[in-house]
Amino acid sequence: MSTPKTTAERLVEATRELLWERGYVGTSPKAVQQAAGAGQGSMYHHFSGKPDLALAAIRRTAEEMGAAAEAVLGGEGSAYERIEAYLLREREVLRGCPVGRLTMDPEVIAHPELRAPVEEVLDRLRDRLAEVVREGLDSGELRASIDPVEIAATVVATVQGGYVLARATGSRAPFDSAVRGLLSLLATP
Amino acid sequence: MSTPKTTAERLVEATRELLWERGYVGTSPKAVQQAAGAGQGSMYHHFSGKPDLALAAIRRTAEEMGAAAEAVLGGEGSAYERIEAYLLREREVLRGCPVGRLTMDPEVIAHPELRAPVEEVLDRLRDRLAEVVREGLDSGELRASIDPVEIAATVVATVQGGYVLARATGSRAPFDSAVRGLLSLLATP
DNA sequence: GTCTATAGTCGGATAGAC
DNA sequence: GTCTATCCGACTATAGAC
Repeated sequence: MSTPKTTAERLVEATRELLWERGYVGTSPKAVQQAAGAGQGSMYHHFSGKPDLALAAIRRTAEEMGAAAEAVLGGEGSAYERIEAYLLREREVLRGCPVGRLTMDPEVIAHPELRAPVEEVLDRLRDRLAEVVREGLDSGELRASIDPVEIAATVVATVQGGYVLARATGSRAPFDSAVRGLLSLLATP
Repeated sequence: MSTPKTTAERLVEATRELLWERGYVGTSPKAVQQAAGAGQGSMYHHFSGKPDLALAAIRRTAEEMGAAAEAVLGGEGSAYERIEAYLLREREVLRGCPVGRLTMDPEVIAHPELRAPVEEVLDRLRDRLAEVVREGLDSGELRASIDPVEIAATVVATVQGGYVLARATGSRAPFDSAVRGLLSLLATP
């Protein structure tokens, strides 16, 4: 039932994988072409160049991340349960975050068009988490001494930093530790 | 009173700066030479190549980070105060963490010698923070429902993830939010 | 120790044929 | 749309003179 993928599709998917693994600086058009099984001419027919290709890839990756987060945060359960579900959601921890990773790339940060999707999706995620925390505050589920905006930032930062620790050690253990530590702090009444 | 810097010194310092800004993949020997004011021959006289140079730079950067952390965590004050001091310590937030940044570099992760200093310093930092949390538990300063190892991971992850958020938005605000959020969770009795 | 010369490969793209 | 040819600079060295 799946439509056979177009060349443009394959190029974007290949770019997404390579950006995730090697970043913008470490990803060459030639590597993308090989991974996608497309020739030079083909690539430059569909995209104006590396930045154009990267933009399409980054946009799609950001979109997917936003949708995955919303699926959990907009789901069933109490505020705490939804935050917990977000934190415990399945992740390929050792590969790092395909979006967060881009923030360490100097070229992405230097070019506003490339950075925009990254900034937007992370901002939206924090906003959405702050809403959920606010709900928890209103219902008395979370203690009143915390600030929704701050806690939202702490939650996202814990996840992003968890990736860093996991990759440093080559094991997902510190990611899981960091998340459990945060949950224990949030759970305390 | 400062000894004039040797060429080898200048090469290592230049490499440290470039690794911080552009990562291993994005840093070329030529760029290092220019930043250090050294010629090709000179660089290859002192170092066997890019990996050798990077190793020296990474080791020194990790060492400095370890020392800076210990200065704060081994200082005066209660357990909470020292954790707070660690979290609030001055940082060039928008530049990211010179050590954590390396975990997103595929070449660093792929080469055990390059990854080792990164892993070691982050492991030691977590161990040291866990000790401090344990002290706070023993003294009753922190609540008994938390696990020192987990909280240590949460603290380091919050910092590392804070850098990601700050770079994504181009502002240190989310870093500060994340840290304050974590402190508010830790402070609650 | 430092310099210049040389070399092979890759990066990022353009041109034009099919 | 896709292919091949071509281009020029950058990357990562090695060689040998000074």
